[in-house]
This record gives sequence, C-alpha cells and structure tokens, in this order.
Amino acid sequence: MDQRTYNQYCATARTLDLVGERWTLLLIRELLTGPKRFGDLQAGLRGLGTGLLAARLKHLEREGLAHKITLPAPARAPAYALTEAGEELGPAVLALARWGLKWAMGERRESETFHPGWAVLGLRSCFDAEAAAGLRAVYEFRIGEEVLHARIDDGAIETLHGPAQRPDAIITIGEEAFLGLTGHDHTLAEAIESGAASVSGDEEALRRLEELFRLPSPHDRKPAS
Amino acid sequence: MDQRTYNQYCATARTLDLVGERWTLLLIRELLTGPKRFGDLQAGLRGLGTGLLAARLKHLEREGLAHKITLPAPARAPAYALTEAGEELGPAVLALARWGLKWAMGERRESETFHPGWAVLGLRSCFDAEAAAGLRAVYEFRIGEEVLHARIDDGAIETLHGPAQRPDAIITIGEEAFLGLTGHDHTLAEAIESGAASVSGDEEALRRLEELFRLPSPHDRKPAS
DNA sequence: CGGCATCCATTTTGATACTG
DNA sequence: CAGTATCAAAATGGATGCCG
Repeated sequence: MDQRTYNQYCATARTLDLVGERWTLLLIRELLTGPKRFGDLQAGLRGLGTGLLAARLKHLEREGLAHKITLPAPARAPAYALTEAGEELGPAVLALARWGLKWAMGERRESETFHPGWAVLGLRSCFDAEAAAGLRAVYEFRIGEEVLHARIDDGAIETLHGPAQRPDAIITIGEEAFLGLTGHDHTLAEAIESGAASVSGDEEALRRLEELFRLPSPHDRKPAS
Repeated sequence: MDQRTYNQYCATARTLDLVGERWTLLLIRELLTGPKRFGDLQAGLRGLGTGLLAARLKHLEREGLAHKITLPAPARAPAYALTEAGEELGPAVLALARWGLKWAMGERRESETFHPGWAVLGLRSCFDAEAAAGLRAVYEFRIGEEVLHARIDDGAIETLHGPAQRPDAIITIGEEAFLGLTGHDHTLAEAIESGAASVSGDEEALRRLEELFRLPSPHDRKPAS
C-alpha cells in the first residue's frame, strides 16, 4: 500500500501517495468531525471491511496523520483522532466537497447511504467567512438520530460531532426534511412552517443562519449542448 | 470508479467516485496547465500505461470533466482539455498540493521524476492573493527545458504551459537551481548572484515576485515528541 | 466491542506487444 | 503518435473465525 508510489517529486503526487488510496480520504472525512471509535468508523464507511480499515488506520498512524487515543472518562474506550497534520487536510477534503456539491449531487440514489454528519461537513464546505464577520455563535444541529454542533467565531468555523456545551441556537430537523433543504426542495422557513423542523434559541443567531451557508445551485456536467 | 462506487450520498464521496481512482487527479493536474496531447500526458505520468491512460481519459470524457479537442493551426493535433467542471477541480488539487508542500516534501528521492510544470502549479498553490492586490503582470518562467507563464490580475492568477504573449518579466533558471529554491537552500537573489538564474523585464514586477508566493516551511509529520 | 488472520472471487493495475 | 489487446500481479470485498 505504500510500495505503490507515483514516484514524482510533486506536492500533489506526494500527498496522494499518502492519502490517495481507496477509502483513505473518506476515513479522514470521518475523523474531521472528531475522534471516532473503530466500530463507528466502520459504520460510516459501509463496504470497508475490518481488515482493510485496520490496515488504513495503521498506515495513517505510521505516517503521522492520525493516532490512537483513549477517550476521556467515563468512556475510556479506544478511539482514533487526527494529528495536526491530519487535521490540516481539512481544506483539501472540503474543497472536494465543495466541488461535489456543485457538480455531483443530484438526486439521492436508492442504494446510497446517508449520515447527517456528512451533511454538516458539507455545510462547512460552503461556509461564507465574510458573512460571519463579527459573529460569535454556537449552533447545535439535531438531524435525525445524530447531533452535531458548529462553533463560529468571526469568520472561523469548527464543526464537531456531539452536542454543544452551551448552544446559542438549536435546530431540530428530520433526515428527510434536511435532504429537502440541500436539494433546494424547500427552505428552512418552509420546513418549520410544515412542522418538519423546529428551532429555538437566540433569534439574531437564527436569522443569520441562512446567510452563513450558501449552498451552490447544482450544475450539470454534461450540458444538453 | 465505474462499478466500484462508495454508494454514499455525500459530496466528498460522490467526488471521489468520479476522480478518486488512481492517476485521475494527477491527470487533472496535468490538464490544469493547459490542453495536452496523449503522449505528453503519458510523459508526465511515468508508470501509467497507454491502456489505463486511454481508459481514464474516456472516463473523464463520459463524465463531462474533459473533452477531446483539436489543437489550433498549425498543430492541428488531437489533444485533451478540461471542461468547466474539470477546471473547477483546480482548487481541490491546489489544496492537496498546499498540504503536500508543508507536510510531505522532504528531499527529492533518487527515483523520483520531476517536471517544472508541477513546480509552477506548486507556486500557484501558495499564491498570496492579498499580496497581489492591485498588481497586473505576466511572468514567464523558463525552468530547465520547460516554459510556463503566470498571468496575475489583482488577486487572481492563471498558470499555463507555454510562453507568454507579452511577458512583463522573464525568469530563467535551471532545474537544479529551481529545486534549490523550493528546498529553501538558497533564495532567488542568491541564485542570480551565483549565475544559476537570471531575470529580465519590469523591475517593479520582479521586486514583487517574492511576496507573491509564500512557500511554507516544511513540517515534520512525526515530531520527535 | 476491537482488531487481526485467512481464504477466495472479483477488479484494478502495470507491462508489453501490436496496429493504423 | 494514438491508441487496442493481452496477461500476470496486486488490491479489494466479503465471509468467517479467533482472541483479549
């Protein structure tokens, strides 16, 4: 797995030598929203067997992109987290996500799995730093079964799995309705209207929510010409 | 990944379904500096056989990321170019390059190939838009056997293979000396001093050159702890 | 639950030879 | 030069069993 190198003295090629194998960037995507346990990682990556997952994790550890940790009490369970180097792959993963939002997200296919955590990372990929100037707020998203939060601090954003300590605003919405948002089927206001979503907390923070994340309108890669 | 898809309704996964296979992102890297012929593509991707290259190109065409063109006269030769969708993968490729410049570029290994075109893309990845505010200039780089140019227009940059029509400044340098620049072995001024490089053209444009591109200092992914 | 080992069917790849 | 055709060597996916 790392004997197969591109053998090019090129920053892109060297990076892909490290994280270009199948599953690796998705593994990093999972870890970008916080440390995860072996089983949870596998749950987020259906199709990846335990053997390959273990091999990939070992590779990331050897290369200094992730490391094994012990979750704080009371969990005390083993888990994996990104190192500083791994964390800094965030911009690259988000750039891929940003492209995908614009050029590759059509209707959800029947066979495709979906986890709200991915969506929050997608949100982060279209975060508008300028629109967040001067804003300092923590949002908690409760989407389907999952809970995530985004901490925004004047142009900077951090999105992590789990509840927030002291959220300024809470958005609760079902998976289906959330997919309707990303698919431009309806707005958040409409979802609230119809009862599919509910919000609470600081009104000012909630008002600014829609400016913060600008979902690109989907484009067709193969125009009818 | 034609049949082998991640099957996730996730922007990152969908993108990797399209361009995550081996060689694909490097192929796009090659095309990001302008249209290329089949043979030139293969030259830039040592190790990629003609069969796989043809398959990858066909895949990119089918997916609307690249298309086959005929070079303008007098060449009139077949070549491949990126579509708008393909072009927009630039930010993602550059993000990977930026990461690699910081975390993965140690000494050049004996077996590694090197092409100046990669370096210019690397330069572009660390282009500082703020430092280019108000600047409008075209630089021509003659590195080893290759010629490339960068057109800078007030925060925007475009880097293409080939000579510029009307360059404001020309930088001529050998491959070895150029690698010394990226490896922080010496500065451009020192290379000029020692006769390894030479510059000509607008003095103002040349003075601003070093502010425009900020090479990150290399970091160790595995600190001695 | 976490994680490694093994066996096996299927894909992907790498290298080379071959054709218009 | 621009590709096709072919075949051997990896990598992957899936099932399964094991051990702490």
